[in-house]
Amino acid sequence: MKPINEQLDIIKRGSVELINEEELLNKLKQDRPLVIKAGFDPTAPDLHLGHTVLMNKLRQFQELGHEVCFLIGDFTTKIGDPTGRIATRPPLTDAQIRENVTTYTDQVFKILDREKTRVAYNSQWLAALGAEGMIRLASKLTVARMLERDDFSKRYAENQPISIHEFLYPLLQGYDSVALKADVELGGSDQKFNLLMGRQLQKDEGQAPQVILMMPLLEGTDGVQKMSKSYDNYIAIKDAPLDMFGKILSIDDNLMWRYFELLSFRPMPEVKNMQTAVQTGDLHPKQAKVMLATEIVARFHGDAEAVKAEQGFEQIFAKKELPADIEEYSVPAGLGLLDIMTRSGLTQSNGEARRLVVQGGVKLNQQKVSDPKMVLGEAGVFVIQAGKRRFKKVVVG
RNA sequence: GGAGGGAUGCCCGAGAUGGUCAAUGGGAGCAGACUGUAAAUCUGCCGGCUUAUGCCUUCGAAGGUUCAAAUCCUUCUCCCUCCA
Repeated sequence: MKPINEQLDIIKRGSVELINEEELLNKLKQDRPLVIKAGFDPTAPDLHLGHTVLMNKLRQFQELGHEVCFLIGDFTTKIGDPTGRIATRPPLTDAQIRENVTTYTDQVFKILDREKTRVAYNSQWLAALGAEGMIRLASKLTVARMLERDDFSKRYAENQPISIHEFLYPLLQGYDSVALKADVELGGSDQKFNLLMGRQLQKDEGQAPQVILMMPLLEGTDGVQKMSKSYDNYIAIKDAPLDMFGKILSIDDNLMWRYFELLSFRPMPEVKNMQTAVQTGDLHPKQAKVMLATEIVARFHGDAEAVKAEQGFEQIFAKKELPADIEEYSVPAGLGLLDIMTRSGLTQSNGEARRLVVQGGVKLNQQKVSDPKMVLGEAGVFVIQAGKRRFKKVVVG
């Protein structure tokens, strides 16, 4: 194992808060693999770059020789984490959860080392808890204390409903730490309340309380709100290389440094140098962003795909050429352009298609279309472009 | 159990003396210009219908009054507050 100081530097890098450093040092001094816990609720099938901030940190722990426990909250998902929520989450069915778990793990191991990762499901112990155990747990916390939570007090003040079962979530998450005998728990900074609960419950059980390491929430592509599927500002791990590349390149310049810090594996001094170079004009911001995008795309899709993505991107947006692969769609001859656009999924309705045409956002074989009543009467292959990035190869005949 | 308040388009939020409401405004989103598919800015769009001084569907749900209802009446559902 690495010297404790070095470990600490790596662990602290990028984090927002550590509770607390002294305890962590003591644990590290024991010179044994620590149990590192990070829980994920399989609420949605797709992971995005926001989730990877935590994964990256887990990966670092793994490389330091600690035991990473990837905890899947298959049980807690049925409650739904109230963190940051302004409304109760809709419950998921067991089937949905199972499906999400599968796709989750597939994606996770693009970052984590499968061999070194322990995957656990909290239904293993939570299901066995029973009503009695649940009541015992619930007695550990007062309503007043629970209402101190920002998200709850806000909802309470705004007359938004809070269901009783939402109170159980932090307790169960805390109990997970007891069950795993976690030494360290990783979480987003919004998870503080839940993470602290683990410490309290562990102390109640006579365990040494876990150390808490909080990572910042990654802003989404809008640069304002946290990356989340519900805000539609996310870059999914499963995004196609070109899409991923494009999304990264379209983020705000200022946001790029944040992404470098949290998503790139480049050493911080190097990143700082780049930032300076951009400020002094020695490095074009786009150039820096391309480096970021290439690194990230390569992580999830491989180097070759990353190179292809960059080339494809330049082709489409810099040179305004057509992308290499365009999805095909067959239609009979004689249909109106608008109709075809909607049928092929380029637009949601004929009205939207019409608007696009009127606003000059539609191209047929690279030629701008101005007549919304245009009809494709003859057989042939046409490339329709809607806006900047939607393409369809339409086979008429 | 009692008393009161509220539910509007993707989100927030006007409208409630019935017609001029597909519904003010903001945000998000989309498109165009400018660029580096960045930001900022400007412009336009932003329920559906082969666009029409037309029709259809929307203002929690179902009925009703009316020539006409998001707006009035009845019942129901859900949420909130206060009292118990």
